Amino acid sequence: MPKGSVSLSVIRRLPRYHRFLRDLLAAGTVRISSGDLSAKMGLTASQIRQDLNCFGGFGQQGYGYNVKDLYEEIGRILGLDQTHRAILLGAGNLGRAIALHMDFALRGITLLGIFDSDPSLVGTQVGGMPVRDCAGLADFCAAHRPDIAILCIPKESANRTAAMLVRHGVRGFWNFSHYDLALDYEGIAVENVHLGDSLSTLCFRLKEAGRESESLVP
Amino acid sequence: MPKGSVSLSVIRRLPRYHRFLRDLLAAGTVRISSGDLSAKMGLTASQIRQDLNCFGGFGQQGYGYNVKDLYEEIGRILGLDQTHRAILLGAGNLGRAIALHMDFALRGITLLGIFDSDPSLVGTQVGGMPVRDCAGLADFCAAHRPDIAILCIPKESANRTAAMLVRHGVRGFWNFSHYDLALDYEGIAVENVHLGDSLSTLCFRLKEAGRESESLVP
DNA sequence: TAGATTGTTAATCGATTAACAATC
DNA sequence: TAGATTGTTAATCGATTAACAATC
Repeated sequence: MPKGSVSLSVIRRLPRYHRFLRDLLAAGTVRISSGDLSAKMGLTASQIRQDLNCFGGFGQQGYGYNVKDLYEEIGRILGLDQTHRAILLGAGNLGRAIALHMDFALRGITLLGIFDSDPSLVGTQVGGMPVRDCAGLADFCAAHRPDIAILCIPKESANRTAAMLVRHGVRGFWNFSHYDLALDYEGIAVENVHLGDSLSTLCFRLKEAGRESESLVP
Repeated sequence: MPKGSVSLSVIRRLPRYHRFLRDLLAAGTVRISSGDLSAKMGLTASQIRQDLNCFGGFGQQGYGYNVKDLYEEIGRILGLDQTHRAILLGAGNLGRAIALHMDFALRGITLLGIFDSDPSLVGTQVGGMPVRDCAGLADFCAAHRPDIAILCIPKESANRTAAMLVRHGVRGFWNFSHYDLALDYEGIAVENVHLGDSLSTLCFRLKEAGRESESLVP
């Protein structure tokens, strides 16, 4: 279905389309035009049509797009219909927040296990799942073959742990450690999440917003 | 110092520069060239020089950049030297993770208070700070005048709560609710964090990475 | 059918890269 | 000084927007 290779800019917009379409679907909306959707999302109708047409013609002239069909189509493009097996490393507050509140099922992901090296956390329950000792991680991987690892661990151990997991067949990393996980593995997908960078960006925009309103009201 | 208006693409790279420079500084590195930094960060030397020169010439021909100076300079550009007063709404696992592990001091941010509407959380301690009842939020804002609000609350209440906070002078929102906080306030900075979108992107890239390695090993 | 809206091409705009003279 | 590396301009590349014919 994909016509050649699609730019990262387009890909990064797909989850947002998917989310808005899910809300529309939940609200009972049957059809939507690129114009109406663009107004809701704060972008241009042209961009939406251009983005969607990277993958095929999902709309109908004079009608627009069927919300349910488009939602499912984008889900397939994102690979949310594929099943994945994930492990979570780090059962601190962030790890627990993710284990409890992330909608894994929506993305075909099953959380197989949660690991921590802190003895005071090992054995506790998170969402009905026991926190296991990191010492058993290699054996667990050999037995259950997870393909996604969620890293909520300190930056010091991130690189080493990731390398070990790659050897055990993990091919996708969702990385929350304060470290840009190396791009030097072939065929491995890494999504680095840097909450600190996001907060710094907010500080910048706050400064800019202040500057603007000053010049407006001098 | 900024020469005209700087594009969002550049801004979004600044926190990452800042982070890498902080690591270099911690490692005792005194100077670095755009070439060396670009190799570390996985981008081009041209881009680094171009980005930095949006704000001024911080380097020296034949020498490179002084790590400490550049680090501090970028911190100032990002407005991390300015002081801010923040409140955190939602004391669930995510809220607690942020309260405990986010380096607010690095960005001049003081966390003034934590709020939740769940009676079982109100009165508990998070990092030595009591969780307060949301009922007292308006009064607290009037008394302490926070300028940043961190939203770790359900999507249903995000919009309403944000509107109330804007009336109380909050000008920056770090929003973790599964909702794109409306862009319709003038002079208000919003940073929407969608962890779900990030995970969906990982699923997509995992699919693509699989496709590649299949074609490599047919 | 007439009106609406897509799919798609062409035009514009912006961002990245390359190149090199300036200069430390 | 000679070598290195910046600051900056010009060239390239890619992404967004505009326009409109196709068509439901």
